[in-house]
Amino acid sequence: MGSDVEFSNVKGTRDILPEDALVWRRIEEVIRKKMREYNYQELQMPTFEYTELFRKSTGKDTDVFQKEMYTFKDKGGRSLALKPEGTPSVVRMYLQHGMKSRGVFQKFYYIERMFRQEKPQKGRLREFRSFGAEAIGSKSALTDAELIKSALDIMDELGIKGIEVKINSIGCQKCRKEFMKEFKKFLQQKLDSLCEDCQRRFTTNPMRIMDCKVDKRKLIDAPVPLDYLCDDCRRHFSELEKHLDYLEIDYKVDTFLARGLDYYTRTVFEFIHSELGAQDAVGGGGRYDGLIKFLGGKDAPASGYAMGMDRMLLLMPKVKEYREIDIYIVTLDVKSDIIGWELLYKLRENGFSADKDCLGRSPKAQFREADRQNATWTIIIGGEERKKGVVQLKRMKTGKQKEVPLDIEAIKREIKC
RNA sequence: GUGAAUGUAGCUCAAUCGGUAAGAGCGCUGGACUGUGGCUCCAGAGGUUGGGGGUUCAAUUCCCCUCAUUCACCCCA
Repeated sequence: MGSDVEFSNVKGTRDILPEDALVWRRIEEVIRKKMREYNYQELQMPTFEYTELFRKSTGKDTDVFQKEMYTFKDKGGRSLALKPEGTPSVVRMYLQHGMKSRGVFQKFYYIERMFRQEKPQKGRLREFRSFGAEAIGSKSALTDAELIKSALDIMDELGIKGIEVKINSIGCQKCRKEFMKEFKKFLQQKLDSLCEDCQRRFTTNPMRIMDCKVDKRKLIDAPVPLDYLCDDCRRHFSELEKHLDYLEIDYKVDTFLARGLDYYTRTVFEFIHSELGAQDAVGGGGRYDGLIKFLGGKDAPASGYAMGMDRMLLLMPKVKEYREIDIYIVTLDVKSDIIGWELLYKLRENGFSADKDCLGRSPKAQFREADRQNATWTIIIGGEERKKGVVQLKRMKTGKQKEVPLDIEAIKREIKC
């Protein structure tokens, strides 16, 4: 790096240069377009919340809350946290603004930046972008299926191929209790053979042991939540499968799929892609029927997901995004320069993207600039044109140029045909 | 937080066993073409070799520390 670089971006953050910004804009446009088709409404949330919100909803025993959050005290001594995920804020907004009165069933989406203090690696940043969709008020498996479908639609439209959908059900509070009893019993026998992390999790968050990669083989005959589902949960899960089949979505039931956040109930799902390396989940989500009541609202079922946009970017086919402007004005002397500036602003008022040299560069340099900017047209003004009250209008692709009166309407006419 | 690999120009990469002026391509600026871009040719600018310390007559090269990046663990988006 050059020695004139005194500062660099903070670890785990990403600078987005103009060429990258074009791709990001496209991703956002596709999300907005699809979410409109699915009738989800946009929500924009604050960058930080009271730490307590995440302690309660994300869960105090989760890694996200314990190890990864950026928390700080403000001058009033309040403990605040940069949001590590979107769902808690969505639910908070839903409750705080009495959004229930807008209807029993509502669908939202957001495109936001999230923050987690982890060691960066492929597909894992400290500031990352995610979009998410949340549907509040429906306990139907139809809603879960629609959510999954919407995410797949978006990725499809962005040209992302090879997404694998994994689903599972971890039951409701009631049947999960049953499962946990048996699961713990099973683990108790093998406790000594489990990895260090799992031994710790055994007391803090036993559910997480289910997708431990180290000891997968040891769990091969472990009880799974699916076998302990109550009748309602079982019916719900088979309905989900039915709806997914109907939508022709390819999925795999992964009986060990568990998610790292506390609020999930019943349906959980993940979108996996093998090219992502260790962070192979492009996104994931599930049902969180208990969360709204838990946060002080009236009992309401809900379901949602979050997608890692940075990971989506990694999976998108690399296409060059070209920038181009309509018109670049080239002037050949000082007097023409003044006419050029006047014309430039007229062109812009008329909706053209247009630019002009302001460094007093040579004609050759101005043309080179026009070329670099991918200008469709150049307008050339010099002494001769000035005398005749005309400009030269040159089509860069063909190199052909034509004399046109110095008049915005005349220029517009010429450009249109 | 733990581990491994890698740090040379804006970018991608060279530089023999440690050897004295650190190179190339792309990009950038200018010229050949004094009023016309792309292609070609020519020239120029741009580096405390990530930073600090050590070994040595001599360090881009070897050693230590540090920082950063990448990948993996972990965790998840």
